[in-house]
Amino acid sequence: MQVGDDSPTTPMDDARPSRNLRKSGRTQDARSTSVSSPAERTKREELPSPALTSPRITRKRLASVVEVVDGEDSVENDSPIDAPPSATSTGSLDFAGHVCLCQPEPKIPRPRNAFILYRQHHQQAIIARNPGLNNPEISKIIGEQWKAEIGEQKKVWQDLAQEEKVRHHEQYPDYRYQPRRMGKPGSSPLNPSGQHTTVEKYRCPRCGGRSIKTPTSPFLDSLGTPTLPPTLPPPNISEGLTPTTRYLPVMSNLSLESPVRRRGHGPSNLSNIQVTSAMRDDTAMYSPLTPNKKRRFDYGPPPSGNGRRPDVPYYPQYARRDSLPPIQVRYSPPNSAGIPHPRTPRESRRSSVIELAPPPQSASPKTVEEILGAFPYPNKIKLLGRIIPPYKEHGLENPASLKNRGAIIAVEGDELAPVKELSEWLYDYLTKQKEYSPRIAEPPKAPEESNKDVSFEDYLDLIKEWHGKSKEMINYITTPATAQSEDAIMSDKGFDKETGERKDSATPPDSPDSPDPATTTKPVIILPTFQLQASVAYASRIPIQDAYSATDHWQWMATLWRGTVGPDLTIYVKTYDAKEGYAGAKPDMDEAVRCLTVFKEKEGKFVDADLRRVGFEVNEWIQGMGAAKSA
DNA sequence: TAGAATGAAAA
DNA sequence: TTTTCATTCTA
Repeated sequence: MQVGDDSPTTPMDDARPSRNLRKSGRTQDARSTSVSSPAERTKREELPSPALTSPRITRKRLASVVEVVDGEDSVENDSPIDAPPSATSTGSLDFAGHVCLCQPEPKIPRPRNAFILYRQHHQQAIIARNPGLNNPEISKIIGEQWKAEIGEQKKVWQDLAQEEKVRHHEQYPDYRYQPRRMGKPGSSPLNPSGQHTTVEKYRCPRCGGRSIKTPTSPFLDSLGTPTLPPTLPPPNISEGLTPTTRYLPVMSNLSLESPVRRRGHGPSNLSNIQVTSAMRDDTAMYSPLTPNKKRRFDYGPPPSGNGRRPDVPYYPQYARRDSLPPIQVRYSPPNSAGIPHPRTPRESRRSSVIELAPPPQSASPKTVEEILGAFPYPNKIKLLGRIIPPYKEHGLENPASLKNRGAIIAVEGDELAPVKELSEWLYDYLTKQKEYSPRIAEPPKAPEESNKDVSFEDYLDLIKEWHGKSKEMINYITTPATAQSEDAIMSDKGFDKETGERKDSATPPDSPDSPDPATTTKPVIILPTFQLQASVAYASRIPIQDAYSATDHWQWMATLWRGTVGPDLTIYVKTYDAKEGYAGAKPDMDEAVRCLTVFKEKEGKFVDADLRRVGFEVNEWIQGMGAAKSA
């Protein structure tokens, strides 16, 4: 395949769709579809490639469509000659001038096995510790590490792999692993099912042989019908949308044959179909067509991702431990020192980076609260994450503190009770780990229920208060745990965790294997609700007096937290009604957004396995932070 | 495009 | 049992 050229830095490559295969028609979260897309786009955004972000994306997108088309299938190209390879993996000169409207199916990758997941997960940490190491070396190290891993840990990964397998199977019931045997001609991995080849050469099984002659628009779906209303594409495609966001509508119900991942250019075909941002969905992503594999995201659980079960692509999306994408939220220009500078209502219409507007089909809520409630929480969290990033230590002035750098974990959610419950569970869990000194902190005060009109001053007071607390929190998480004392901000009251153990100040516990206890426990602050809850609560209660939309109103309010420290990780408790279709949804870690979603049925309890998973994820997360830091 | 690890699945 | 491929990305 294209050598060097397609190296990771290639813009084209970066831009490659990372959409999941069968996205079309699937709505993992009815409401989040349009919005969510930006949410995970992060992944790509985070790519350091300036090429990606700089130029007008609108143009870029279009251009890339053309490029792609040109390069491989030329659905749009007039030159029939280069049309073929994609449509059928076999030749297709006969097709001169005709192009099957169906998107060739992308190759369906095998589910990842436990080790691959494990490797993926640890890769960044290893690189952090050993900069410059090449992948084979990394593989060796991780292989060793894997072998050294205790059974219990391995089990976790095996379970994860098993989950992935199941999900894979659910999503691609017809999938069958068909490795290419070297000797056998015709057994192209690109065409596992064998269909779409010779016999079917002229007749695509999907569209019944429909083909057209050099179509003029790329916006066609598998049936040749326009996928986009003429109105959509250009403008909206907004900036945060790398061509990556293209995805292939086709995938839904086809047999998975002939992926056609030809050598040559990576992009290949599937890209000629464009999708409106509203159609995009963020949960899915990964691009099978990528020539050189781009990350598919770490171990990924969420069978149900953020959405309902069946709709979710089986791949979770997130880039492990990568650095976060640059902020692109466009308000608060550099020069606006004081009050943040929200987007104007009008601007928000086309905003792109993080789309907050609720999808059109949502049942037109009325109150600000309802509107905000209708926003997909990942988007809110993502936005908050950009406004209020986690603490980032700069200097190496104090390596010790770096090493001991703890974490701030926000537990957010629709309902307070489960949020508290999970917070306390986490507290217990971390306590038991012996490596942490967790504390449950008092969250930002919610506006008084009784107080009809919450004033803006109230909110500003709160913000001010938290600017102070913010410093204390930073101080807390950067101070070796054993040196901590009962700390001012950490008034655990309210969430009395005192079910017995007063872990902390008496911490210098029996540390069996640690010569220096002070360096072995990491301070962790758990906030049962934090900025998300506070910003939404206040935005809902402070009346909008001007032209701001509810979302802009919230964004503006959220921006006021700027300058305070944000959580390193947000755990979002998604409570659902039994009939909502989330049943069985597993915790979903979205690394790009730094959010772990935990599902809980409204009337039910947290599932033990889910809790374990939360513990595992948090543990991994904190460790990963450390690893990345100490690099 | 090999390579480096482990493991699942197919031949 | 052997082979392929799942991931990652540099040389």
